[in-house]
Amino acid sequence: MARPTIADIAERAGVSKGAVSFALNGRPGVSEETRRRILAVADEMNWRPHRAARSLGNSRAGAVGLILSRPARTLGLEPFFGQVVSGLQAGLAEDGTALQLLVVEDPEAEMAAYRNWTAEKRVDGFVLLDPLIDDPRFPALEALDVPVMVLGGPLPDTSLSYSWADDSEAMHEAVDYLAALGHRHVVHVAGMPQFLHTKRRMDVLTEAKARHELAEVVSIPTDYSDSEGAVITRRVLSRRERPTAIVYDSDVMAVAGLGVALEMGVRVPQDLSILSFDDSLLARLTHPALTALTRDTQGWATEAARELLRLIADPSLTVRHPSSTPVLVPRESTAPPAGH
Amino acid sequence: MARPTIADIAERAGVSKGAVSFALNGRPGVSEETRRRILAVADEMNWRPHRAARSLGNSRAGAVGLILSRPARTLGLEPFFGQVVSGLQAGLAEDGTALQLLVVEDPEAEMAAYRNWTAEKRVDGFVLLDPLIDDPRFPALEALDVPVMVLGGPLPDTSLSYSWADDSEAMHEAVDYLAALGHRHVVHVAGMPQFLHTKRRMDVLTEAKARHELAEVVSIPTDYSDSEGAVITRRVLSRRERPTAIVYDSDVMAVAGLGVALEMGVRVPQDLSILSFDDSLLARLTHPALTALTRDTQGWATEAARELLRLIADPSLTVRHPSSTPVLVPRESTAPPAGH
DNA sequence: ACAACGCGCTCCACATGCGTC
DNA sequence: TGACGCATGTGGAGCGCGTTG
Repeated sequence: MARPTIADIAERAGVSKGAVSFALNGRPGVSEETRRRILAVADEMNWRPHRAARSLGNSRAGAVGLILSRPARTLGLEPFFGQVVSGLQAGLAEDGTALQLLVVEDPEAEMAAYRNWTAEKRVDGFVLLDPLIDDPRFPALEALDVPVMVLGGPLPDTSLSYSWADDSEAMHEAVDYLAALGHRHVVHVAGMPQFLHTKRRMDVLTEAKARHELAEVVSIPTDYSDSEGAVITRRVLSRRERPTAIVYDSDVMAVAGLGVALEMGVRVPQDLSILSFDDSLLARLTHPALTALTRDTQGWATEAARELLRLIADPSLTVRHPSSTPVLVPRESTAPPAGH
Repeated sequence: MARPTIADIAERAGVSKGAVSFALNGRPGVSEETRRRILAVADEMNWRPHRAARSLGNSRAGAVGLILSRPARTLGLEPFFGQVVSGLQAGLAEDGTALQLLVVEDPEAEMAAYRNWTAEKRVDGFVLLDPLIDDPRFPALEALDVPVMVLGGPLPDTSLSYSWADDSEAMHEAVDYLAALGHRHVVHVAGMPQFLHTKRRMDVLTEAKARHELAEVVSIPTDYSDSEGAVITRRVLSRRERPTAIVYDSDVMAVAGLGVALEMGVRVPQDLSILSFDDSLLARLTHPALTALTRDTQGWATEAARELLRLIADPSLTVRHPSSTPVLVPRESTAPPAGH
């Protein structure tokens, strides 16, 4: 026996298709009694609405897109993605909305996917990750006139909605903490410089130099890979004047850096303090466990998903939503510098 | 101006809707010349098929589902998921098929989602992870009569298709290696006992005991968490007769176990060899780096995705596909036991 | 409460034209 | 001359639902 349709229900309940539709969607137009009868029949026949048919009528796809243009393997490496995906998923599931995932190789393919999925009405909106400085995706998506929620920001000069994490505040907290411990030579192993949040963290750092009268503060951009984290660490620890503290923009790099310190006989935290701007299981599993800035990435994504659903329901909205600021969790990798 | 439809193209090209449909889908029924003209017009008008309309017509959703019933946070922790997701994605993208992801809390919700998504024709098939012993999902999915590809196996007593990794072979390799090094007391910190692959690995181990005349071989089931990995490690290392080697079913547990060894002053690999059945960046970042059984999870998933697409195209098929056997990568965490 | 239509596409039954035996 | 095959295209029913008169 085939999948039941509203026509089947109508026949069985002795009413018209229209009445069934009204009843199933809780719309006026049928009496309470027939509504109940219809619902009973639908339930009995195990009816479920056909997504495509529903979408065709009301032009709601019932799905949102997440398109990532990172090399596919980083998906497995960075815990961040898993957290974002499951967080988004949780927020969307409340509404029965699905998450469509696409991993592409380059930004061009990413842009093409936005255009195609919008034109095909495959999704009702998008979630964007990792906003860039002068991000070309923003004007393109504004032109497409499709609901978008950016995870990150605040974003200047855009009408897109976003949910921003206060990276500046967090970086302040980190630097203040290191300065309070007595550190005056600090290196920041940063992420990709085109990322907006990388820039924001770097800015705080240069500013902090003056404020705390630090002797040295440098930000060194990387591609977030463990190998670059290791290379940079080896380089700065090989200098005559070593930093006494290093701040890493990801826990993967921080762990790699810790490995280099060990390999070079630099004791952590006695000779070198390590602070990770990113927290996950990884930071807790090492010895010493890493002091880190931690935040509820999953909750952040869930909230962003809810906002996106609101946006889809009412496209005239614009959301500028602050998420919770990352919190410093001191563990074993930070201490006052030697002789302090 | 609104989204163009095939009717618009038909009008502009001076042909019928049917001809346009044929031309756009590469079907016979139109001459090469008109086909070209139609394609040119479609391209010029920037036409894209409306997914819902297409689905409604040919009853193909153009998407496959992946439903996970693990606590949401493990998604961010286990690199395995990210690799599977991006791997599947890569295979599906070749066909323009989307991946719909759902994370649920419990097996009941997982089953409900299979039923709903099938009934709603939201997806054309499913990918299943982590097959269990007497898995209740199998008969349910067989009853739903929907294409399914299981990542894991081989599975007895099911008509579902699967792509199996040779866990037995891999475990043999691991144990043979440890035995060859001279280890006679081996502990296996296993995964969840209801998982089919866990059982298979355990079976190999008990069998290996006799074959290699080992003094001790025990498998201890866990929930894959770092904390259980640590607890079990602490326990077995506290015994009078310590094991000289531990095999962990996941790299997260292996790293946690390594931490415990360090904390207890047990030197790795001099006093204790550690072998992880699971490889990822994690296993390489530790000191010492972990000897691990490595495999191309992403490629495995990609191949499985392709098979699933084949299955969807021809539901009469059944696929029993072996994937490549995991390979032992010796790193720094394994060595002959003391006094050998 | 009903009948009928529309959403955009697929697909099938059926013309139409042309050359061939 | 007509009957037939083939290639090319047309028209429209139908997919399952929402919605209007």
